[in-house]
Amino acid sequence: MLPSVFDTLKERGLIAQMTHEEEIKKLLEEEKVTFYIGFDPTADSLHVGHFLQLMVMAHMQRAGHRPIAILGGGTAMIGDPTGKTDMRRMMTREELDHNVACFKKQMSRFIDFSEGKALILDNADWFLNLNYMEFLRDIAVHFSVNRMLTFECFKSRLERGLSFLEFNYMLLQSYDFYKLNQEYGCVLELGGDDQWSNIIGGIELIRRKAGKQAYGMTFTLLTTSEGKKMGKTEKGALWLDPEKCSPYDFYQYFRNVDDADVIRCIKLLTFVPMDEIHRLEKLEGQELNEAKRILAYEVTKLVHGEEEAQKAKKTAEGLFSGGNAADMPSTELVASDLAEETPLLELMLASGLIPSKGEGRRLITQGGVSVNEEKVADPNVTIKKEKLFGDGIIVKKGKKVYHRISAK
RNA sequence: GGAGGGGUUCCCGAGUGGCCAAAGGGGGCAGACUGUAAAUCUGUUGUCUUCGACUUCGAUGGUUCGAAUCCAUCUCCCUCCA
Repeated sequence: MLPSVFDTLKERGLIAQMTHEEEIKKLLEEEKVTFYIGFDPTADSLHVGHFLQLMVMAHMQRAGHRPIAILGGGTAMIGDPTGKTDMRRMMTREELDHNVACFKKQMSRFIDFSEGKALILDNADWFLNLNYMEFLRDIAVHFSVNRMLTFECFKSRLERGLSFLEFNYMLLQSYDFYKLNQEYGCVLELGGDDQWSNIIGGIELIRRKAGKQAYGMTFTLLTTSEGKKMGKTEKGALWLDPEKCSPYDFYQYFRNVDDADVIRCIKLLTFVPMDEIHRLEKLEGQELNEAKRILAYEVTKLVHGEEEAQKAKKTAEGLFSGGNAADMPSTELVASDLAEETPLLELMLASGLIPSKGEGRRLITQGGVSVNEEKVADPNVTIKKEKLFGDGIIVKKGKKVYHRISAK
């Protein structure tokens, strides 16, 4: 008998709502189900939010179900108005194609797309050549504007303004589901909890047009205990692309989550078995750091691979226990470009530790900068060129940001 | 197309001729306290060669000794009418 993925998802707190609890449970336990999740390629890398969705997909695939990942190359041309207060910037076809390619590459890391196991499709394939008249007659007839206006996702926008363009998003997503239902026998749509109304739209469309029953299930959004979206960093989102967010930074992000969020994150973002989680759940106070280490390591391992996770872990341990580690964020400057003595501020600026010298000055004045574990008091200190050769110097900003600066 | 309202620093939002690099809040960053947590308190938050200088208040031009503030044109957004 297959392990019940339904129970797994539930136990881990991934599920938020579903359309037919009993039927879905039964379906998942008895049949090989084809299901889908949509991703709008609005950036050139996936972020943790997507990762959560991929986890659900992975859980499902492990249990023998067949995932379809829909890349919204077509729908993203419209932009989902859900949860947005303003209209999204319109993206060009080229941007979207590029993003779709990036998404595909990253996803194949988590989901096995070998034949028959999973599919990855771009809805641009059917949307770009859609005939407006036909669409209106075949699909749009089934939607009631009166009903749509009552949906929560549009309510907030009614006050601020909602364009007809965006109003159509729901129809398009519904059409996706219908299309997949017809052509691939897809009977279940999953998505973040904010997708609820869009999913319902698809289910109704399938019922009306094909007379078939389809199901929907949403899962928890990745939020902090305070309800704020997680995965925000000063650079925007917490990207999965190592170029946009280094494995070390990625590791540190999770190493530093709030106490209140650790267990939740482990459940949602790792495959750590429930027994282990129950043990970690009992930890209190300082002991919770163990849970954080596990969380950070496991998530990093899933996203960047075991080797990178090890490296990130070792670096972090080295830095926070001894103040030294071979592998930390670093910048190497070209020696010939440097004078005999270079102001520390210049070096910090070059390494990206500070965005401006004013910021650096303030940091130093407030006692927030150390060089080789020695606090810097004077904003105008200079560093001799020879100190930068070999291992260079370790600049510490605040309590947690380490950066090696060297010259060659 | 007509009538009105509006675009202020990361965000929200005050500011209607000099006291404005611009109140207040949020967020960010740092310090203290800690557990690489939270809460709290404190400082800080345009750039630079930090004495001081320079650039910012949708864009461009103008009035003025002096403009975020007044005028003109343009542009974008919102509301109401068609």
